[in-house]
Parts: sequence; C-alpha cells; structure tokens
Amino acid sequence: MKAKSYAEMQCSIARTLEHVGSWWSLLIIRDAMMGARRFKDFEKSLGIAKNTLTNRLTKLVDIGIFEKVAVSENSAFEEYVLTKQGRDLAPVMIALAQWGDKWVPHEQGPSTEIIDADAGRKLSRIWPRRQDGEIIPLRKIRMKRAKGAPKKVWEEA
Amino acid sequence: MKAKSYAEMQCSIARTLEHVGSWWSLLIIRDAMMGARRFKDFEKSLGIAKNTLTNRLTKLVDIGIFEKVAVSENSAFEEYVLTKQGRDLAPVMIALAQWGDKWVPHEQGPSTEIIDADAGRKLSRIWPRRQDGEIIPLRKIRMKRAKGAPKKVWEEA
DNA sequence: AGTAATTGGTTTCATAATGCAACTAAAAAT
DNA sequence: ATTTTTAGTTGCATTATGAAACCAATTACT
Repeated sequence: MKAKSYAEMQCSIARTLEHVGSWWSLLIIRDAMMGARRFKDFEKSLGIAKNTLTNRLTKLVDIGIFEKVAVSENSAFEEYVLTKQGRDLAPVMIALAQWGDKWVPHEQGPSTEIIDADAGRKLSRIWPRRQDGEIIPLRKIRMKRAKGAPKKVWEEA
Repeated sequence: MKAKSYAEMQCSIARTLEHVGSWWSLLIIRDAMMGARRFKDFEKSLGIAKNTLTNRLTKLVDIGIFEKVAVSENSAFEEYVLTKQGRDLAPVMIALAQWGDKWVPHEQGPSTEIIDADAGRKLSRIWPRRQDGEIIPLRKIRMKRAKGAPKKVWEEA
C-alpha cells in the first residue's frame, strides 16, 4: 500500500520510488519491456485487479513513463508504449533481476533472461565503473546526502 | 500496499521485489547505506509508523538483508546492519538514484550523492557493459523469459 | 541510588489501498 | 446481426498503513 508520499523527501531514490515504487508498477514496466502493450496483456500476465491496473497505467502515463498510442491506423484501441524515460529504467530492471538471480534463486532457474543481442549471451553483472571501464569496488562507493540537504538524524552530535 | 504476493511468479525481478519491493523497504535499505543503524534512526529519518517499521525490519532480517547486532559489548540494545546480501543491492540503489536525478530533478539539486571515494567524484551512469568495459546500447538489450518459463500472454498465436 | 528520558517496541482504532466480482459501453470478430 | 473481446467502472470486503496511546527495559542525569 502506500498512504504517505515520498515526494517531499530530499532524496533522488525517494523521488524515483514515488514514481515507480508502488506495488505492481515495476512489474508493469517489466512486462512492457518484454513486449506487453495492451491493457489485457498486463492484466492477464500479472493477475492484477483491473481497477488497480487502470490506476497504475493512468499514473504512469501522467508522469511520462508510458504513452498511449493507437494500435493501428484503423483501430480505435490504444496500447501502452514505454517512452524514452520508461526505457531508461533498464538499468534498474537489470540490477533487480540480477540481484534476484543471485540471492533468491528459483528451483526452475532464472526464468527472466537479459541478453546482449550482439554477443548472444546473458549480460554480465551491472556494476558501477569508472569512465575507462574499471570496476569500482563496493568499499569505494559512498552514499551521502548532498551539501545543503538536511542532516540525517544519526549524524547529529 | 500489497495484498498479493509475487513469490510464485517465474521472474527474477518479481522475486526481488517480493523481498524489497514493499513500500518503505528500499528507503530503509537506502538509509542503512547512508549510515542509519538504530531503530530510532530509521523511524525519525523516514517518518514511518513504528508498527510498519517493526514489520519491515523483521522481514528484512528474516530474509537475510539485515542482521541484528549488539550496539556494543556492554549494551543491551541492538542495531540493524546490512549483510553482504543487503549491501549487494547497491547497483539497484545507484540505478534508482541516477534515474531520479535525470527524470525527476528537484529544485534543490540531487540531494543524494553517490561518490567514488578514490576519484572523489560522482559515479558516472551505471549501465550494462561487456566484459571488456564496452557499453551495451539499449537497442542491443533483450529481456525475455527463459526457456521453460511459461509463454507470455501476448506471445500466444 | 533515585529519577527522568530514551529506546524499541505492542496495541488499538481510523483510514487508505487493494482484490474481487459484477456490470457496462464500445469495438471487433463471426 | 449476434457474439465475443476489450477496456474500463462501481461497490463491497479485506488487508495494510498511519497515528496515537501505552508499556517495559535500558540508559542518562543529578
């Protein structure tokens, strides 16, 4: 659920989750990345309630992650297509999928594969790198509030 | 909210979200990555209700993302520390933060900074690469169900 | 040592979000 | 012309969250 908004938090992650962090939203986007377009596609694939799906899709269109496009010249139906903004969530999806494969393996294998079409094989782990491609080890990475952002409670004193 | 589980879906992303996709969970983990440890730290930083925080932390401990550790030799209090599994969510956090900075900028700037401690500057965009470091363009990336996973509804016919 | 404040909860109740089933109008297929 | 599909909407039951009060144990203060 969600009754309280993250929108006013001074945090880039919170603001992203405000847009795509609701239950179902990321799975809707995942399905779109795997080829779903029509309302019924998402509904049947996810087993989500129709009213909830309507709410999610409407919001995702509002914030610019999907756009509604006519199915064809001569059809009155519309389908939901990811915008550039939506497609740009790919690194998030890849990171989520790879974490799941590593830490929550399923008896029946990965079951979602993310492929490099040129090399024809699974992507290697997505990980921060320096410009030259060198991998940055976790211990060298610091997450901190930006200058000007309010002090965290545990930083007082 | 969340009333229906993703656990049985044949999808790596769904299984990850089943663990960390509930409202608040990723923000709790973010706070931990930024230095929060004590119950009160999370509570005050997030403004989350105590019962909800208790539920989330208990679950996150159960599934191995946090562990409870004595604050010190002579203290009876415990604090919540990320496990290796939890720290391994770093790429997810980085991807979320960078997407937010790009698409949902805040008047007052990024407000969450992720730094390469050696280079002393912000991380460049996390993105899938080939082993040699070459960036893989989005159009070369395919997400698909693995062999054996059930066909997607839009693939029928 | 005795008292006050903090911590980490639990419990209760109101509210908000979701799940489900029934219903509907428009479009498409037969 | 009729049936089926699609994309919803509506209403109700259930579940999750938010807020406040309450509580026992621990820690800090005097």
